[in-house]
Amino acid sequence: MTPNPVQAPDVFRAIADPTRRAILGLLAEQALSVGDVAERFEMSRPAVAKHLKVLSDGGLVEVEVRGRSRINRLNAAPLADIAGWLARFEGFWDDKLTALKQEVEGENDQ
Amino acid sequence: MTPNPVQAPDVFRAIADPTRRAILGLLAEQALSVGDVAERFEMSRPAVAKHLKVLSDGGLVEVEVRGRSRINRLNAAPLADIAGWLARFEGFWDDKLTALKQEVEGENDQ
DNA sequence: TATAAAAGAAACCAAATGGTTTCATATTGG
DNA sequence: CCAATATGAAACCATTTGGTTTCTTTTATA
Repeated sequence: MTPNPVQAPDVFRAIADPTRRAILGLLAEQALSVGDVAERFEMSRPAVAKHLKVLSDGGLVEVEVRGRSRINRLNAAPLADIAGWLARFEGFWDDKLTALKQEVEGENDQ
Repeated sequence: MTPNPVQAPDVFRAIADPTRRAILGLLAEQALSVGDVAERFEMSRPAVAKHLKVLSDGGLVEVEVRGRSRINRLNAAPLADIAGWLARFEGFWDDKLTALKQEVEGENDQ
C-alpha cells in the first residue's frame, strides 16, 4: 500500500541547482537570515526563500526562528548520502583524475 | 572569442534524477545498448534514451556506435567534479556520518 | 533483397521548476 | 501604540522536465 509516500527529502535534487549550491557556500561561512542571503543574489527575496525551502526540505539547512527573522544554518550531514553514492564509482575514475585527486589530497608520491 | 560556449555539461543535474542514477549503476556493471537499458525500466525506450542523452551531455556516458545499436558505457570521471565540490564541506560532517561513509566505502570490496 | 531490429526524431502533454508581484502576518523599537 | 522590518503565502507565468505515441531512418540478416 505504500502507506507514506513521504517524499524522500531529495538531497540530490537540492544540490542540482547552481543558486542553491552557491547558497550552501555562503552558509558554510556564516549563518544568515533569508534577507541577508537574498541580498547576495540578483533575484527576489521570495525566490531565494524558495531555494532555502528546498534546501531545508533536503535537510541541508536548518532554520532557527529568532524573533522576526529566520536564521539559516548549514547542515552538511546529508551530503554524506551523496558521498556514499559517489563511493560506488570511485573505482571507475580514470588514472588521470585519480592522480589529480591524490594531488589535491597531498598524496604525491612517485 | 569564447570559441566554445559548449553549455557546461551539468553533471549535478545529470545525477539529480533517480532513474538516471539507476542507469549509471547498471552501466557500472556492463556497457549496454539503449534497448538493453530500457528493458530494465518500466518506461518507454524513448524515455530511457532521453535520460541517456542527459547523461552523455553530462559526460557520464559515452556512446559507441556499433552497427545499428549504440553501446552506452559509463564514464565516471566527471563525478570527480561532484567529489571536488563535496570536499569543501567535509569539515562540516559530523563524526558519525564520516564513519558511515567509510563503512559504505568498505562494502565495495565485498 | 525483403524484412525485422535498433534507434532517432518529432509532436504532444501534464506536472514540476524557478521566477515574479502583491498581499498578509508577526515582531521589534521608538 | 504605531510604524518599520522580516518573512510567509498566494497567485500567476514561462520554461523545463519527464513521459508518451507515432513515424522515419539505418543496418543486419534470412
